[in-house]
Amino acid sequence: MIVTLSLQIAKLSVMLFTMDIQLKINMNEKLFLRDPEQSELGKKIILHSIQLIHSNGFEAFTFKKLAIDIGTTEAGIYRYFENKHRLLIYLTAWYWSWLEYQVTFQTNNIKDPTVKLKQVIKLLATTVENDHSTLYVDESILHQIIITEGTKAYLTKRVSEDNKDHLFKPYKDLCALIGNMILECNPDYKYPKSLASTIIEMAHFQNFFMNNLPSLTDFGQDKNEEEIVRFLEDLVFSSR
Amino acid sequence: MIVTLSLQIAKLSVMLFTMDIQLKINMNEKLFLRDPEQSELGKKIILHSIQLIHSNGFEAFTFKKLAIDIGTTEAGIYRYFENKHRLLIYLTAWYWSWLEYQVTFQTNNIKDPTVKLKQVIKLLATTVENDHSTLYVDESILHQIIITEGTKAYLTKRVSEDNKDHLFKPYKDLCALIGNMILECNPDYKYPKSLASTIIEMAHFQNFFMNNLPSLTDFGQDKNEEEIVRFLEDLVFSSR
DNA sequence: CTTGGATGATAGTAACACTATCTTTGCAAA
DNA sequence: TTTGCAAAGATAGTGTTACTATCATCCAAG
Repeated sequence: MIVTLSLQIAKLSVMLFTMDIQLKINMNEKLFLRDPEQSELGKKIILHSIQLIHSNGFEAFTFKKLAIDIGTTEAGIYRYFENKHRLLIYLTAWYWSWLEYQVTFQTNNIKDPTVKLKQVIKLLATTVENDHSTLYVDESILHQIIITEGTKAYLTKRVSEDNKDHLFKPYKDLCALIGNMILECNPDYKYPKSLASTIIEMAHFQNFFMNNLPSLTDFGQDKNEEEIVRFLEDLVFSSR
Repeated sequence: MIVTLSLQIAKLSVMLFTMDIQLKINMNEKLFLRDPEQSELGKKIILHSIQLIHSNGFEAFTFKKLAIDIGTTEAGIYRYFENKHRLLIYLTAWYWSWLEYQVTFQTNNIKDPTVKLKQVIKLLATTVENDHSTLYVDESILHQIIITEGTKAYLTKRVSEDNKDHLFKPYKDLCALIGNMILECNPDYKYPKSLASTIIEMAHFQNFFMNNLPSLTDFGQDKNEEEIVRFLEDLVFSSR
């Protein structure tokens, strides 16, 4: 039996099976030339690209290396994605959609807006546990990629065109969702969206700094993500 | 008459002439193969690379294009910089050193730590006026570059090696300086360095979002940098 | 049985990221 | 004045990247 649930949150549907729940994220069709979720090769491209971008870094990652890794040819990859930047946007869009689902799911039924927002901060700043509901995506490695490479998806000359094609919609949706939660905590606060984008980006940047440029942070040698959570909570709550 | 002043802030010296003041920023020698400030060609490389990175974006910027623009050859550029990423690190390091000087200069003699910190936020978030004391660098275009490309200097696989060579020292120095100013405002605050890196990055990100992905911010159509200043002030002061 | 869409195999091109070498120029010490 | 030497110019070449094109194969639906 397959039931498709329509959630409030945009573009997400969940397929429920008797024994096993699988998450299906509907992606904007402009992100790819051929839908990678519709074939084995496509799924391999996603799986292996996450691993290769993580191990090589985005700059040194090439479609040639990906093709060899998968056991196909460059031309085969190009049938799915226009270029590696589009693939990066695809991966980030997938991640933000998945995270929006996590946020919605994990804050469901929490009445107290403060508790809710704290839960969101925890989700943003803490390493994700791989939930196995998405079979061909490794969320914890993807999380690492988003920390290091995520901003490169939009920090380009093409950002306005890409935005017109709604490629950043999942990111903007998540930001709007969190912005509204901030407003629930304090309806008079004047910068909910800017604060939302700030905590989203800083959850990642402070993590990167902690692990690579630690003198830019106040988090000790233990490299504890809990400290990032406390910093962000302080940032959000001691004012509002 | 030439007088060389040694300032507290590291690696900065100011040469004072009778009629004319020139700023000379001492750069880490690992940033280049041959010091671009010591020759006409080197200065042209800096000047034209700022313009070309701004007009093409860093990804589409190449040494070939730069060479043609200047009227020299690719090989000529490679005598000064190992590759375009090193050149980017050079430009960002120069910018952060220059900004640290600005911060030190513009907050000098301000006693009230709150007024001081507000002045810093203004400097971080407001378009710089070209002060002409640095003849071959256009600070306002460089500021635009740092907004869009600045994080790419350190968001790489090589970040730890580059950090060992102290390539990010100017950024870390600025962050430490601002962190100390935050502590002056509230000696008990637990995250001065993280808050400092947050306002530095957010001064740029909110500017980028305002101009390119405005729904991630609360700043209207007028695209006023003053609103970013107010957001950052609120972030820093309503808590501390 | 055939037909079309996905894939595989192979080739090719322009640009990019360098490295090498040889010549010329300009200036400065001997 | 000559010699020397470093910076810059000129040219060439190599391996890789980022694609595009073409043709053969395979497999499943009609």
